[in-house]
Amino acid sequence: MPELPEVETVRRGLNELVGGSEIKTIEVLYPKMLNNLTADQFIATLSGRTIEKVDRRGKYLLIRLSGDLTIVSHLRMEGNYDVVPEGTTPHKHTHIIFHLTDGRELRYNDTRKFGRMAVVNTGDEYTVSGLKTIGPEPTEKTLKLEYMEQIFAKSKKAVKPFLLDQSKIAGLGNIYADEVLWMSKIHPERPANSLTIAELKELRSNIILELQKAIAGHGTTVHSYSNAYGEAGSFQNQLNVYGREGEPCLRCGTPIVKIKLAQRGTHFCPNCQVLTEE
DNA sequence: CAGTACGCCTGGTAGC
DNA sequence: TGCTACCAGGCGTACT
Repeated sequence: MPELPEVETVRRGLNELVGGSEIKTIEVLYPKMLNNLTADQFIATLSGRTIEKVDRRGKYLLIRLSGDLTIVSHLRMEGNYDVVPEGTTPHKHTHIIFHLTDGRELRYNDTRKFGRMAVVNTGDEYTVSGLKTIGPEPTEKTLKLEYMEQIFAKSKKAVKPFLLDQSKIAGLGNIYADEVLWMSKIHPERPANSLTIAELKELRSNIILELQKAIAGHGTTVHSYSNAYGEAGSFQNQLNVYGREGEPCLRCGTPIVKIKLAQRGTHFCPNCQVLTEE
Protein backbone atom coordinates (compact mmCIF):
# COMPACT_ATOMS: atom_id res chain seq x y z
CA MET A 1 0.00 0.00 0.00
CA PRO A 2 1.60 3.21 -1.07
CA GLU A 3 2.72 5.42 1.76
CA LEU A 4 5.01 8.41 1.36
CA PRO A 5 8.18 6.50 0.32
CA GLU A 6 6.27 4.50 -2.30
CA VAL A 7 4.62 7.63 -3.70
CA GLU A 8 7.99 9.38 -3.80
CA THR A 9 9.44 6.41 -5.68
CA VAL A 10 6.59 6.56 -8.18
CA ARG A 11 7.11 10.32 -8.56
CA ARG A 12 10.79 9.89 -9.42
CA GLY A 13 10.00 7.11 -11.88
CA LEU A 14 7.33 9.16 -13.63
CA ASN A 15 9.62 12.17 -13.91
CA GLU A 16 12.26 10.06 -15.63
CA LEU A 17 9.88 8.12 -17.84
CA VAL A 18 7.32 10.69 -18.98
CA GLY A 19 8.70 14.08 -17.93
CA GLY A 20 8.53 16.15 -21.13
CA SER A 21 6.16 13.79 -22.92
CA GLU A 22 3.06 15.04 -24.68
CA ILE A 23 -0.40 13.56 -24.20
CA LYS A 24 -2.03 12.77 -27.53
CA THR A 25 -5.34 11.32 -26.40
CA ILE A 26 -6.78 9.71 -23.29
CA GLU A 27 -9.01 6.72 -22.62
CA VAL A 28 -11.02 6.70 -19.41
CA LEU A 29 -12.15 3.17 -18.64
CA TYR A 30 -13.39 3.84 -15.11
CA PRO A 31 -14.87 7.37 -14.89
CA LYS A 32 -15.69 7.08 -11.19
CA MET A 33 -12.07 7.62 -10.29
CA LEU A 34 -12.24 11.19 -11.57
CA ASN A 35 -13.16 13.47 -8.70
CA ASN A 36 -14.20 16.69 -10.30
CA LEU A 37 -14.54 16.11 -14.04
CA THR A 38 -16.54 13.85 -16.32
CA ALA A 39 -14.56 11.51 -18.56
CA ASP A 40 -15.28 13.75 -21.57
CA GLN A 41 -14.13 16.87 -19.75
CA PHE A 42 -11.00 15.09 -18.54
CA ILE A 43 -10.11 14.00 -22.05
CA ALA A 44 -10.88 17.37 -23.63
CA THR A 45 -9.02 19.33 -20.95
CA LEU A 46 -5.82 17.28 -20.90
CA SER A 47 -5.31 16.11 -24.48
CA GLY A 48 -2.46 17.94 -26.22
CA ARG A 49 -0.76 18.97 -22.98
CA THR A 50 2.80 18.21 -22.03
CA ILE A 51 3.68 16.48 -18.76
CA GLU A 52 6.21 18.95 -17.43
CA LYS A 53 7.13 17.29 -14.16
CA VAL A 54 5.69 15.44 -11.23
CA ASP A 55 5.70 16.81 -7.68
CA ARG A 56 4.47 15.26 -4.48
CA ARG A 57 2.84 16.45 -1.28
CA GLY A 58 2.28 13.80 1.38
CA LYS A 59 0.86 10.82 -0.47
CA TYR A 60 -0.52 12.96 -3.30
CA LEU A 61 1.15 13.06 -6.72
CA LEU A 62 0.95 16.43 -8.43
CA ILE A 63 1.35 15.91 -12.16
CA ARG A 64 2.21 19.29 -13.68
CA LEU A 65 0.95 19.88 -17.19
CA SER A 66 1.54 22.66 -19.68
CA GLY A 67 -1.00 25.47 -19.48
CA ASP A 68 -0.76 25.54 -15.67
CA LEU A 69 -2.91 22.51 -14.98
CA THR A 70 -2.19 19.92 -12.32
CA ILE A 71 -3.54 16.41 -11.97
CA VAL A 72 -3.82 15.59 -8.29
CA SER A 73 -3.46 11.81 -8.19
CA HIS A 74 -3.87 9.70 -5.08
CA LEU A 75 -2.99 6.00 -5.34
CA ARG A 76 -4.81 5.05 -2.13
CA MET A 77 -4.30 1.35 -1.55
CA GLU A 78 -3.17 -0.26 -4.75
CA GLY A 79 -2.94 2.34 -7.47
CA ASN A 80 0.10 2.30 -9.72
CA TYR A 81 1.36 3.70 -13.01
CA ASP A 82 3.19 1.93 -15.77
CA VAL A 83 4.55 2.98 -19.14
CA VAL A 84 4.21 0.58 -22.05
CA PRO A 85 4.45 0.67 -25.85
CA GLU A 86 1.26 1.82 -27.54
CA GLY A 87 -1.14 -0.98 -28.35
CA THR A 88 -0.24 -3.10 -25.34
CA THR A 89 -3.37 -4.91 -24.19
CA PRO A 90 -4.69 -3.10 -21.12
CA HIS A 91 -4.96 -5.42 -18.19
CA LYS A 92 -8.07 -6.01 -16.15
CA HIS A 93 -7.37 -3.19 -13.75
CA THR A 94 -6.20 -0.47 -16.14
CA HIS A 95 -8.54 2.50 -15.63
CA ILE A 96 -6.93 5.41 -17.46
CA ILE A 97 -4.68 5.33 -20.51
CA PHE A 98 -2.74 8.43 -21.54
CA HIS A 99 -1.60 7.88 -25.12
CA LEU A 100 1.63 9.80 -25.62
CA THR A 101 2.77 11.29 -28.93
CA ASP A 102 6.04 9.31 -28.74
CA GLY A 103 4.38 5.93 -29.20
CA ARG A 104 4.07 4.98 -25.57
CA GLU A 105 1.18 4.83 -23.12
CA LEU A 106 1.12 5.95 -19.52
CA ARG A 107 -1.45 3.79 -17.74
CA TYR A 108 -3.07 4.08 -14.35
CA ASN A 109 -3.92 0.69 -12.84
CA ASP A 110 -5.72 0.06 -9.60
CA THR A 111 -7.01 -3.33 -8.51
CA ARG A 112 -9.39 -2.04 -5.91
CA LYS A 113 -10.41 1.19 -7.63
CA PHE A 114 -9.79 3.28 -4.51
CA GLY A 115 -7.45 5.75 -6.21
CA ARG A 116 -8.71 9.16 -7.31
CA MET A 117 -7.68 11.97 -9.67
CA ALA A 118 -8.72 15.59 -9.73
CA VAL A 119 -7.70 18.33 -12.16
CA VAL A 120 -7.05 21.85 -10.88
CA ASN A 121 -5.25 24.98 -11.95
CA THR A 122 -1.65 24.73 -10.79
CA GLY A 123 -1.46 26.50 -7.45
CA ASP A 124 -5.01 25.55 -6.54
CA GLU A 125 -4.10 22.03 -5.44
CA TYR A 126 -4.71 22.97 -1.84
CA THR A 127 -8.41 23.28 -2.60
CA VAL A 128 -8.59 19.52 -3.14
CA SER A 129 -10.00 17.79 -0.10
CA GLY A 130 -7.23 16.06 1.77
CA LEU A 131 -4.64 18.58 0.63
CA LYS A 132 -6.69 21.36 2.16
CA THR A 133 -5.81 20.23 5.64
CA ILE A 134 -2.58 18.31 5.10
CA GLY A 135 0.06 18.46 7.82
CA PRO A 136 3.79 19.14 7.41
CA GLU A 137 6.06 16.87 5.40
CA PRO A 138 8.05 14.62 7.71
CA THR A 139 11.49 16.08 7.09
CA GLU A 140 14.12 17.57 9.38
CA LYS A 141 13.25 21.06 8.13
CA THR A 142 9.47 20.92 8.00
CA LEU A 143 8.52 18.77 10.99
CA LYS A 144 9.45 20.85 14.03
CA LEU A 145 9.65 19.37 17.51
CA GLU A 146 7.75 22.36 18.92
CA TYR A 147 4.91 21.70 16.46
CA MET A 148 4.77 18.06 17.52
CA GLU A 149 4.66 19.05 21.18
CA GLN A 150 1.72 21.34 20.44
CA ILE A 151 -0.42 18.93 18.43
CA PHE A 152 0.24 15.86 20.58
CA ALA A 153 -0.62 17.77 23.77
CA LYS A 154 -4.03 18.63 22.31
CA SER A 155 -5.22 15.08 21.62
CA LYS A 156 -6.26 12.16 23.78
CA LYS A 157 -6.42 9.91 20.71
CA ALA A 158 -4.30 6.76 20.71
CA VAL A 159 -0.94 7.59 19.18
CA LYS A 160 -1.21 5.03 16.34
CA PRO A 161 -4.38 6.46 14.73
CA PHE A 162 -3.02 9.92 15.55
CA LEU A 163 0.01 9.22 13.36
CA LEU A 164 -2.26 8.06 10.54
CA ASP A 165 -4.07 11.40 10.54
CA GLN A 166 -2.64 13.19 7.50
CA SER A 167 -3.70 16.58 8.83
CA LYS A 168 -1.25 16.15 11.71
CA ILE A 169 1.79 14.78 9.84
CA ALA A 170 1.75 13.94 6.13
CA GLY A 171 2.82 10.62 4.70
CA LEU A 172 2.63 7.91 7.34
CA GLY A 173 0.45 4.89 6.66
CA ASN A 174 -0.27 1.73 8.56
CA ILE A 175 3.09 0.07 7.97
CA TYR A 176 5.40 2.93 8.86
CA ALA A 177 3.23 3.99 11.79
CA ASP A 178 3.78 0.56 13.37
CA GLU A 179 7.46 0.70 12.51
CA VAL A 180 8.21 4.12 14.00
CA LEU A 181 6.30 3.30 17.20
CA TRP A 182 8.31 0.10 17.59
CA MET A 183 11.55 1.99 16.96
CA SER A 184 10.54 4.57 19.54
CA LYS A 185 9.36 1.93 22.06
CA ILE A 186 5.93 3.54 22.32
CA HIS A 187 2.78 1.45 22.76
CA PRO A 188 0.29 2.19 19.93
CA GLU A 189 -2.58 2.73 22.38
CA ARG A 190 -0.82 5.41 24.41
CA PRO A 191 -2.86 8.63 24.28
CA ALA A 192 -1.07 11.20 22.11
CA ASN A 193 -1.00 13.68 24.99
CA SER A 194 0.72 11.19 27.31
CA LEU A 195 3.96 11.18 25.34
CA THR A 196 6.89 12.87 27.06
CA ILE A 197 9.02 15.43 25.27
CA ALA A 198 11.85 12.91 25.17
CA GLU A 199 9.54 10.38 23.50
CA LEU A 200 8.34 12.95 20.98
CA LYS A 201 11.92 13.82 20.16
CA GLU A 202 12.71 10.16 19.60
CA LEU A 203 9.53 9.61 17.59
CA ARG A 204 10.25 12.62 15.41
CA SER A 205 13.75 11.48 14.48
CA ASN A 206 12.54 7.96 13.84
CA ILE A 207 9.77 9.16 11.53
CA ILE A 208 12.19 11.28 9.53
CA LEU A 209 14.89 8.61 9.43
CA GLU A 210 12.59 5.72 8.63
CA LEU A 211 10.93 7.46 5.70
CA GLN A 212 14.32 8.53 4.32
CA LYS A 213 15.58 4.98 4.54
CA ALA A 214 12.43 3.61 2.92
CA ILE A 215 12.78 6.06 0.03
CA ALA A 216 16.39 4.95 -0.37
CA GLY A 217 15.10 1.35 -0.54
CA HIS A 218 12.52 2.36 -3.19
CA GLY A 219 9.61 1.72 -0.85
CA THR A 220 8.01 -1.29 0.71
CA THR A 221 6.29 -3.96 -1.34
CA VAL A 222 3.34 -5.47 0.43
CA HIS A 223 0.47 -6.73 -1.65
CA SER A 224 0.65 -5.15 -5.07
CA TYR A 225 2.75 -2.02 -4.91
CA SER A 226 5.18 -1.39 -7.74
CA ASN A 227 6.83 1.74 -9.07
CA ALA A 228 6.41 3.25 -12.51
CA TYR A 229 8.93 0.76 -13.90
CA GLY A 230 6.81 -2.10 -12.58
CA GLU A 231 9.48 -2.91 -10.03
CA ALA A 232 8.86 -3.91 -6.46
CA GLY A 233 10.52 -2.03 -3.60
CA SER A 234 12.95 -3.69 -1.25
CA PHE A 235 12.20 -2.08 2.07
CA GLN A 236 9.87 -4.86 3.22
CA ASN A 237 13.09 -6.71 4.03
CA GLN A 238 13.84 -4.06 6.64
CA LEU A 239 10.52 -4.09 8.48
CA ASN A 240 10.82 -4.76 12.19
CA VAL A 241 7.24 -5.35 13.34
CA TYR A 242 4.75 -5.00 10.50
CA GLY A 243 3.58 -8.42 9.35
CA ARG A 244 5.66 -10.20 12.01
CA GLU A 245 2.88 -11.38 14.33
CA GLY A 246 4.08 -14.22 16.54
CA GLU A 247 7.70 -13.80 15.44
CA PRO A 248 10.32 -12.73 17.98
CA CYS A 249 10.88 -9.02 18.57
CA LEU A 250 14.22 -8.17 17.00
CA ARG A 251 15.21 -6.30 20.17
CA CYS A 252 14.09 -8.58 22.98
CA GLY A 253 12.76 -11.83 21.49
CA THR A 254 9.22 -11.44 22.84
CA PRO A 255 6.64 -12.56 20.25
CA ILE A 256 5.14 -9.64 18.30
CA VAL A 257 1.45 -9.11 19.02
CA LYS A 258 -1.17 -7.99 16.51
CA ILE A 259 -4.29 -6.13 17.63
CA LYS A 260 -7.02 -4.19 15.89
CA LEU A 261 -6.83 -0.49 16.71
CA ALA A 262 -9.13 2.06 15.09
CA GLN A 263 -10.02 -0.60 12.49
CA ARG A 264 -6.39 -1.16 11.54
CA GLY A 265 -4.13 -4.12 12.07
CA THR A 266 -1.53 -2.93 14.56
CA HIS A 267 1.71 -4.75 15.40
CA PHE A 268 3.85 -4.14 18.45
CA CYS A 269 6.16 -5.74 21.00
CA PRO A 270 4.31 -6.11 24.32
CA ASN A 271 7.61 -6.06 26.17
CA CYS A 272 9.41 -3.11 24.55
CA GLN A 273 6.31 -0.99 23.98
CA VAL A 274 4.55 -0.68 27.29
CA LEU A 275 1.20 0.99 27.88
CA THR A 276 2.02 2.58 31.21
CA GLU A 277 4.03 5.78 31.15
CA GLU A 278 7.60 5.73 32.23
C1' DC B 1 -14.95 20.29 17.54
C1' DA B 2 -13.07 15.67 18.45
C1' DG B 3 -13.53 11.07 17.90
C1' DT B 4 -15.40 6.92 15.66
C1' DA B 5 -17.75 3.71 12.28
C1' DC B 6 -18.56 2.66 7.75
C1' DG B 7 -18.42 2.46 2.63
C1' DC B 8 -15.74 2.17 -1.27
C1' DC B 9 -13.47 -2.20 -4.04
C1' DT B 10 -11.18 -6.78 -5.34
C1' DG B 11 -8.16 -10.71 -4.63
C1' DG B 12 -6.45 -13.93 -1.55
C1' DT B 13 -7.12 -17.12 1.91
C1' DA B 14 -9.04 -19.43 6.07
C1' DG B 15 -12.54 -22.44 7.27
C1' DC B 16 -16.16 -25.59 6.44
C1' DT C 1 -13.23 -29.47 -4.28
C1' DG C 2 -16.12 -25.57 -4.06
C1' DC C 3 -18.32 -22.44 -1.59
C1' DT C 4 -18.77 -18.51 1.82
C1' DA C 5 -16.92 -15.18 5.01
C1' DC C 6 -13.63 -12.24 6.09
C1' DC C 7 -9.42 -9.50 5.81
C1' DA C 8 -6.22 -6.03 3.73
C1' DG C 9 -6.45 -0.22 4.78
C1' DG C 10 -6.44 5.34 2.87
C1' DC C 11 -9.60 8.55 3.03
C1' DG C 12 -14.21 10.90 2.60
C1' DT C 13 -18.48 11.05 4.76
C1' DA C 14 -21.88 10.56 8.23
C1' DC C 15 -22.76 10.29 12.69
C1' DT C 16 -22.39 10.75 17.97
